[in-house]
Amino acid sequence: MPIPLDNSPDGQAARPTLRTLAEHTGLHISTISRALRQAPDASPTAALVHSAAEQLGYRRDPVAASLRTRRSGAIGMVAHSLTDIAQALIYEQVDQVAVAHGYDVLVAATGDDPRAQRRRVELLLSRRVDGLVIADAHRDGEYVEWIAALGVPYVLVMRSSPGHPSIACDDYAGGRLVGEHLIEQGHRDFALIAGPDYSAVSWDRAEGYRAALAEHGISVAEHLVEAGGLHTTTGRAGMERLLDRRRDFTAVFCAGNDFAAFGAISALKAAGIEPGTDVAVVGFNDVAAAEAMELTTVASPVAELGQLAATQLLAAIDGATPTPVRAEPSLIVRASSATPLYEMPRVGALR
Amino acid sequence: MPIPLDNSPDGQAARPTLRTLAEHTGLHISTISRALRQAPDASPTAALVHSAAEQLGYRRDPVAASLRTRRSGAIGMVAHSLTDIAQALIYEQVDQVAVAHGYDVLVAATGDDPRAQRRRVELLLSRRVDGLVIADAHRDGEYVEWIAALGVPYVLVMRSSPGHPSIACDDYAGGRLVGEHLIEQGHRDFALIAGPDYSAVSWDRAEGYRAALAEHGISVAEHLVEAGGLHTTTGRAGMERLLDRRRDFTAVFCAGNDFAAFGAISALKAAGIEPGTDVAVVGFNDVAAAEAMELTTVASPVAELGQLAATQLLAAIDGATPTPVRAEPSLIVRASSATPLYEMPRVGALR
DNA sequence: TTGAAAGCGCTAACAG
DNA sequence: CTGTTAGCGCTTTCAA
Repeated sequence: MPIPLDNSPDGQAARPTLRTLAEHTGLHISTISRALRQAPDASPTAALVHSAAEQLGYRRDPVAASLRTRRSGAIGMVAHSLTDIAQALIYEQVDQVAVAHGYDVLVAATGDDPRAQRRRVELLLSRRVDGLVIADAHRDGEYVEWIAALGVPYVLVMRSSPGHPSIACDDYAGGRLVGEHLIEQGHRDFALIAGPDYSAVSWDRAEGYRAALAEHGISVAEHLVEAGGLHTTTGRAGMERLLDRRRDFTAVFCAGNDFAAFGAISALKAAGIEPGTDVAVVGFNDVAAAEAMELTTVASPVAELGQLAATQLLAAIDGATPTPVRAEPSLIVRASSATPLYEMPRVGALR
Repeated sequence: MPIPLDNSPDGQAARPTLRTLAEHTGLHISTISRALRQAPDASPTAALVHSAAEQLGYRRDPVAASLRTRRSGAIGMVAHSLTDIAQALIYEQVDQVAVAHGYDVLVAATGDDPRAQRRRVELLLSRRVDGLVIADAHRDGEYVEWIAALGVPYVLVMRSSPGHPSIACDDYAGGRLVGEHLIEQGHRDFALIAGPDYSAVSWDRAEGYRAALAEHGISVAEHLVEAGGLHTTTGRAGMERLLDRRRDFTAVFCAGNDFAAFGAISALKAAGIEPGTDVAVVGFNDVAAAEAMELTTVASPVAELGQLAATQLLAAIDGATPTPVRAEPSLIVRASSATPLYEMPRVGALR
């Protein structure tokens, strides 16, 4: 039994406002506003107002409310790219938690470009977000310091920066796992396809990797380190550059992420080198496609990180102090790092 | 030489408003408002106001403006999941075009759940978006009809629905390409791992596939059709169900997307069947990882679709009528569909 | 409890 | 071209 709505001149059903409710109930607009923020069963008036609201299909206008309250009921997330499935996953988790708490999430992607980062954050701010989830922090503190100076609650996720609250994986430990595993598999000649060097995460992973090797008196030769970014294309290019030189390695760690590893694998295959047989390849993140790819990789609890980040940010908005989280990674061994017949001619011997 | 800002009691620098500018220039607030919407060199006043704005670091408050104008300077996009890299790509392209035109983009993901679809669209609407890019349309018209009835400019992308403006790939043609290719490769026994049946797209691909086979008097046996969704996990499950029965097929088309194909490949490998040697597998979309995976697939110009969708929506907001686009797909042949030695024992013969 | 009134920051008539 | 005025829909003092 819906009560007919007022119609504006052009025939569009006008969205009911507080005023509409006031007219229908005979109460004052401010009374309505108050009643609506109470539980429906808080008082007879509240009950009346809520049922009227329901019948008329009233939905509060968050932008009008936020103009007045200076809060928006929204949180902002800035990612480097949603095309990175790990970041997309984080977003979806953040969104889920936020919605469960009555918040909306606005996302923006920056492509890790410092200018875009600032523009996008300002955009979110101008839309009045109550807090920020930052998934594209850089190693040099500038960006994050700027965020902190804004005076808006924030939390970093996936990437960390010293002195700032962050929910991330213990990447150093992850790198160590990779190094130890490859050593155990019998490898002795290691290459590294590094992530972007603005990313503390990739840096830490590489450090862990190097540390594990160092314990066995092994180091990664300088000419066996190449940048590989975070994408298939950049990973592929990195491996191609590696292959252009002497091919004296039997194992490579793609510290950026699994996509970079996919790219590396693709370059290896193109060069007639069989990943997992001729050269071990290890990635990072354990995205869904890694299984089909038979890629050995380090699993970090990405989804949980996203949930935690949202939870902590919401708490921070309510005045709590975020507590940093360092999650434990685990190694997922698949065919791409199968034990090599070490005595076989090394790839490098070909040249 | 920044003029010192007013400081609010707590020491936070107060954001300058039109009033601040009015005080500094001695002009009236409405004059400021107007001048700001003109080019800086439109008049002496405009120049004055713009430079004052710059010095004070003024940024217009879009939420206040939108309260007044009933436009938000934002467009909304609803995706089924940003975890689907194709949808994420579309989002990034839409965002890029929108930003270039002075618009922001708000995204929301619905998981293809009808209730979530409505909730999320209402959310975007309550944030006052000026138009909608819908990337999660369903085959049954309900959702899209509802959108259309809203009276807000909209355009569908990636998925289409008869009678509504959509920017999509010619999926039927894509399915045909797959069928023709596999026939040429010498296959005669075909399976189908279908996409979700709420997706017109997957449906069309399957139809095209079947049509191509039919021209050679071949049809896909009923027991060789399984649902495979849009994710690695669901694709894998689909293939597992297929393998549980008689294995009398040498080629399978995963109509959902490449991820479903990755899942199928993973299931094949787990069963000791070599994709590309024992069974041809073909996907759809040509995501970046497909190359490393050596997956034969159909490339659709996803990025272009995203750009077009944004362009058309922006035009529609300005009163234009969107013109549907049907982009031509192309087949990317890789190792996963290598010519089989057809006379070899068929997989099905094992049982 | 409820009502009256002011105002968030901006834009859009309408006058001057 | 500029200033006056009103008001978008909501919340929040302050009185009654």
